[in-house]
Amino acid sequence: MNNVFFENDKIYIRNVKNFDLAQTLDCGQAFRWKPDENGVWSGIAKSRFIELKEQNGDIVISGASKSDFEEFWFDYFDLGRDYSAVINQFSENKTLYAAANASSGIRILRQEPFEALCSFIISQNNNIPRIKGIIDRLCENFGERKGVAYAFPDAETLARLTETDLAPIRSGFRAKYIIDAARKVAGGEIDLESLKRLDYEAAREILLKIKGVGPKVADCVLLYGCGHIEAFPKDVWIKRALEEYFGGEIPACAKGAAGIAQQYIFYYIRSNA
DNA sequence: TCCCAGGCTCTCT
DNA sequence: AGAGAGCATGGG
Repeated sequence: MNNVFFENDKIYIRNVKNFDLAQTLDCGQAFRWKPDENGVWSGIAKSRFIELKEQNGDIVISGASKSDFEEFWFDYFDLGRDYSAVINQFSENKTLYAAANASSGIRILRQEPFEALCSFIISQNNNIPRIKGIIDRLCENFGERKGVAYAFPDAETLARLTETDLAPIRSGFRAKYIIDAARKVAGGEIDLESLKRLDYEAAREILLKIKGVGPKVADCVLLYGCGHIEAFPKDVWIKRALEEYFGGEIPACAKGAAGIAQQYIFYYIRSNA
C-alpha cells in the first residue's frame, strides 16, 4: 500500500495498474455504481457511501476515512491482487489474452455476500438496465438511508417481508426467491460469511439450497461475494462465447483464476456486440 | 409490436 | 438424466 496517500479527506491511489473505474464499476458484476456527467462514480457498499474519480492517472476516493479504506475498501476493490500477473497467465490462449487486454482495467469487486446473492437472484432471465432498477427500488424501499444513498437492506429486514410487501420493486417471480434467501440467511440456516472459508465445491452446494439459486447464480455469489475466483458463471453470453471462440471449454490457462477470465470475456463480447 | 433478458423450477419422458 | 414450457416485467 505504499502507493496510497491520504490528504485533505481524500485518498489517492497512485500508479495503480489495472483499475479502470468504468470497466470495473459498470461491467455487470455490480449494479449500484453510477457515474455523473463529470465521470465521478458514486456508490454504497456495506453502508458506506463514497465517490471515486480518475485524475492524472490516480484514483481519487472521497468520503472514506483512512481506516475505512484500510479495513474495507482495499479488499472491496481487490487492491492486493496483481492483475498483470493474471493477464500474463492468460497469454497462453490467444483469444483470452486479447479479451483480457481489451478489458484490463477490470477488477473483481469483493461485494457483500448477501447483496451479491440478492442481486444475482434478481438477474435471472432479466436484462441489466432492469436489474439495476429493481435493486434500486429494493434499497429505496427497504434499505437504511445513509446520507444521499440507501444501503442494501440486510437479511433480517427482508426476512420479515412477504411477496406482497415486495410488489413495489416489481421483481416479478423472483420475489419469492429473495424472501427465501433472506430467511435462510437471517435464520442462520446459511452462513454466508463461512462460504468464504469453505472450498468452492462445498460452498456452492450450500448456495444451491436456496430457491431460485442454480449453478449460474451460485457461481456469481461465490465469485463476486465470497472471493472464490475459480468460480466461472456461465450465462447465455458466456455460453455463446465459449462455443464460438473456445471450443466449448474454459481455456486451460484460466485455471485458478477462471472467474477473472470470465469477466474479461463477458466485457469483451458485450462491448463488441 | 414483439423478442428477449448475466436462469431456475417443475413436469414429462 | 435430459428436454422443454412457463415464469413477471419491461428495455430496446
